[in-house]
Amino acid sequence: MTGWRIIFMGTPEFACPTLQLLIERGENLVSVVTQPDRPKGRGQKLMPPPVKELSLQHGIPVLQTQKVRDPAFVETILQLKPDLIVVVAFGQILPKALLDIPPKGCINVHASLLPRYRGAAPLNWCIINGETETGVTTMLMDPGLDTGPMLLKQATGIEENESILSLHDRMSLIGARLLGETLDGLKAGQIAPQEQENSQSCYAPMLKKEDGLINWYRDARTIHNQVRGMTVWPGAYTFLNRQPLKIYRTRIGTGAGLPGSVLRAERSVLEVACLNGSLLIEELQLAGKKRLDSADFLSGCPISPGTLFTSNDNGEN
RNA sequence: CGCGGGGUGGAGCAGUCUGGUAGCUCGUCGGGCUCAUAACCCGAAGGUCACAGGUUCAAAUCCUGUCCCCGCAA
Repeated sequence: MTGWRIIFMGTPEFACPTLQLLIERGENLVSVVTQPDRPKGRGQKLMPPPVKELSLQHGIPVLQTQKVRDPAFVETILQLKPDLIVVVAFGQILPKALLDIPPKGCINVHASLLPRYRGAAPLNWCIINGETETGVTTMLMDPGLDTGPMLLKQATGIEENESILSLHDRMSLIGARLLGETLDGLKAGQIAPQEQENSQSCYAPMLKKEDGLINWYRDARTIHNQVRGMTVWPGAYTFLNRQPLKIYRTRIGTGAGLPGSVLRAERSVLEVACLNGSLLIEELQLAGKKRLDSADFLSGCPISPGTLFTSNDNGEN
C-alpha cells in the first residue's frame, strides 16, 4: 500500500490473523517482535510463539526479547526507523521511549470495548462476568495499560452457551479486519481519536490457575459462566474422589440439592447441584484420562447420585 | 533426561501385583413386550489385548526396546 515502515508486535494465536492481514495487504513489514521461545507442554520442550512461526513462514525478520524496556532493545527499534508499530496481544508493556519512536504512533488492537476490560484477559472476563456483548477496539497507545485514545470499535454478541474458544476465534478475525480499517482511516486522515472515559473502565487481569476452581456454593449461572470462560486454560475444575476433574461444557439446569452433590447420573445426563439451580455437565475429563462427553464418561466411571464434587483433594467443600 | 496416568470388540472401562477359557456399562444387529419409548426381556455379531523382541509348557499379565494419547507443571 503506502510505504509506511511497520513493525508488528504480538505473541499468541490471537495476533496471527492481524499479522496475516498485514502480510496479505503487502504492507512494508520491517520486523516482527515477539516473546522469547518458552518451555511448553510435556517434556519442557522449547516452543516458538505462533506469531514467530507465521513470520518465519513469510520470511519476515523476527526479534525476540525478554524485556522491551531494555535500552539496547529500544535502540534496535530506533534503528529500524518504523513509521508505525502495530501491537496485538504482545504481552509486555511498552515504555514511553519506545512509544515515542514511530511518527505515526503505536496502534493497539484490544479485545474489548474500551474502556471496559482493560488488561491481559478481556475475553475470559467478559464471559466469566456474563456479558452479552463485547468487541474489539483499536487505539493509540500511551504509557498506561490500555488507556490510550480510541480509534475504531466493532461490537459482537456473546451467546448464552458460547465458550471462549469460538469467541476468541471470531474476535481475532474482527481484530484483523478492524486494524485494516484503522490503517486505511489513518492514512486518509479520517479518524478522530477519542479519549477513554476513565470512570467507566474496569480491569481484566491475567487468569490464575486458582481462578478455575469451582465453588459449588455459587449459583448455577455463575459457575456456567466460569466454565465457558476458562475452557482450555486454566480450565474450570473440581475434585471427584480426591482427583482433579476438569469441566469443559455445561448447561444450566433446574435441579436442587446439596451444592456439589450429584443429582442424576444416568445415560448421558450428569447433573450437579449448585447453590441455586444445577448444572448439567456435558463434557469433562478426569486427571490422566481423555476429555469425554458425559455419556462416555459415565459408561466407564459410574457415579451414584449423592456423590460429592469437592473443592480440594481432601474431599472437603 | 521436569513429575505422573494410560493404550484391551464401535465408545468408555475392569482384568496386569499373585502368568493358565476375554469381563463390565453402553452402542450395533435380530427377536419379544408395549398405544408408545431413550424403558424392559431374550438372543447375536464384533477383539492378532498399541508395536517389536525376550523369558515360559503357557503371556493382556513378567523383562527389554519403540511409537502414540493424557493429567500436573509452564
